[in-house]
Amino acid sequence: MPTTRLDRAVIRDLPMFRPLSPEDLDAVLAHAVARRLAPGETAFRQGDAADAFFVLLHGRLKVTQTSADGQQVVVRHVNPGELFGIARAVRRPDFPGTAEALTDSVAIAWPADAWDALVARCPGLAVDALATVGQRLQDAHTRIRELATEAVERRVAHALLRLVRQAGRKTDEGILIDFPVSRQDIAEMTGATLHTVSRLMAAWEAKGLIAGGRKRVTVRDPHALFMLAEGEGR
Amino acid sequence: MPTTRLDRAVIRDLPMFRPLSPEDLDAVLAHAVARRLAPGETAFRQGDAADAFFVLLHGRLKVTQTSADGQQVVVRHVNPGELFGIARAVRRPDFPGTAEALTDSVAIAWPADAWDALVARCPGLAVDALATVGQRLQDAHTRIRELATEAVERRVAHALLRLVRQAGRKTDEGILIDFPVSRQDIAEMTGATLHTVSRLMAAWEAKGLIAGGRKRVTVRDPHALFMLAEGEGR
DNA sequence: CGCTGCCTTGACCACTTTCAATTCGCGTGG
DNA sequence: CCACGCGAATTGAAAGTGGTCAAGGCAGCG
Repeated sequence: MPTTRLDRAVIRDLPMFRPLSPEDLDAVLAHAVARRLAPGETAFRQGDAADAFFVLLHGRLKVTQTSADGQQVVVRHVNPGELFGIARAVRRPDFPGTAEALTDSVAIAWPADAWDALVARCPGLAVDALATVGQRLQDAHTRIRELATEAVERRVAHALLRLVRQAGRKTDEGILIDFPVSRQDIAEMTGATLHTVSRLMAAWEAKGLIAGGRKRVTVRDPHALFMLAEGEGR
Repeated sequence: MPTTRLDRAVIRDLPMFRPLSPEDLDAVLAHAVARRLAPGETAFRQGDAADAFFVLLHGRLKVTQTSADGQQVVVRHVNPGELFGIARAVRRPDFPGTAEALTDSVAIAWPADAWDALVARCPGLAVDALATVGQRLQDAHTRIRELATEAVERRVAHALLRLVRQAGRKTDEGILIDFPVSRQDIAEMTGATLHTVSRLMAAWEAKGLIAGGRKRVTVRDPHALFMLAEGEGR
């Protein structure tokens, strides 16, 4: 796991560190290391001791959770600038999921015990963390409601729209989701099977709503997708 | 909404206030009011301005979320001693759900702006809140995984076991869930229909695993239920 | 005593999953 | 450079779960 020393420029522009002076920034980075992750590498695995926490500088990760019998779900995606792996801050001794890089990524890692010191120097961080976790809780409740009440088609449409919002990149073909997403991934995000997702997406592709490829999705007609996701049915 | 003045004895024994001196306790209570809720009354409703936060002293609440098209899910149950309605602490302007009393209940309410002052006087509270929200996030992810990967029968078994853990009271019939739970409620907790839940529970009752009644559930054989919830299937 | 909710139960069928082949795309190594 | 091989995606057919529709029954309360 290659690591490098850090310059304060790399975190100066992150919202959570915005209020800090240059000296503060240096202090914050004193115990931090950067870590580069190739696609498929993991920052941490489910069940590992939560001995660090992270900020993603560049790239994309997915966080998954696997049940005792091997069933896997995608918990969320991590985008640049976001805190992740803060299990310890919520008083958990181990990581509840696995964080895997989808593209070449760079994260900063702090030892878990640095949390308290960091918060002391930068009180905004705790507030930020609370707001962040609160927001994730909202998102989780939204997903629970979707899983509990919506049909598969709608859930898949919602998932695609969420991916577009998080990582959409405009191209002349439409809006490309800017990291590799397999049908299996979408299935694990929506609680459906690979097969059902494939069939749905094939149908949408035939109608021109989206364009697909191996681990690639481009949304051509977001509005039509939105109608599928929200529309009052028929 | 009947309110009364508060004596510090009522909060002295709550874990989050444990470290406070008697003077601190009085200060904490200075702006608080107690509020009594009859079954069916709500502490707040989805969409209301988040102008207060609460601790439940006595009774039980359920928190529900309703989607635009009227579909409802039970987000969680609130037990005595727990913080609830802390939307404002996670920087939300409104409540994302509705909190309804299931039994006669008493809650303490603070105006939302009291949060910062309270945290200043009692720093443990922020830590506690972060841990609480973090725990809820874990629970939410667990539920997401269940909804995404498990069959209805297992989900219902899990839901009953969770209710037993939260509010089980030993009787000579078995373990009674100590507040009113309708089949509809269980359906809204598990993302199933009332009908499916009723059929499942009727079958379990025939096998002697549980005993039912109007808004009442008694678990007679928790171990057998656990097998259904976790067992490798057939 | 008659409501008003809550619960039960049957019949039917739609949607998803399961099972099973194939095809396709891409990176690898000969 | 091409053949190979593996993971990803597609697609058909069959099976089954759980939802929808429809009719009561039962209990507590005014």
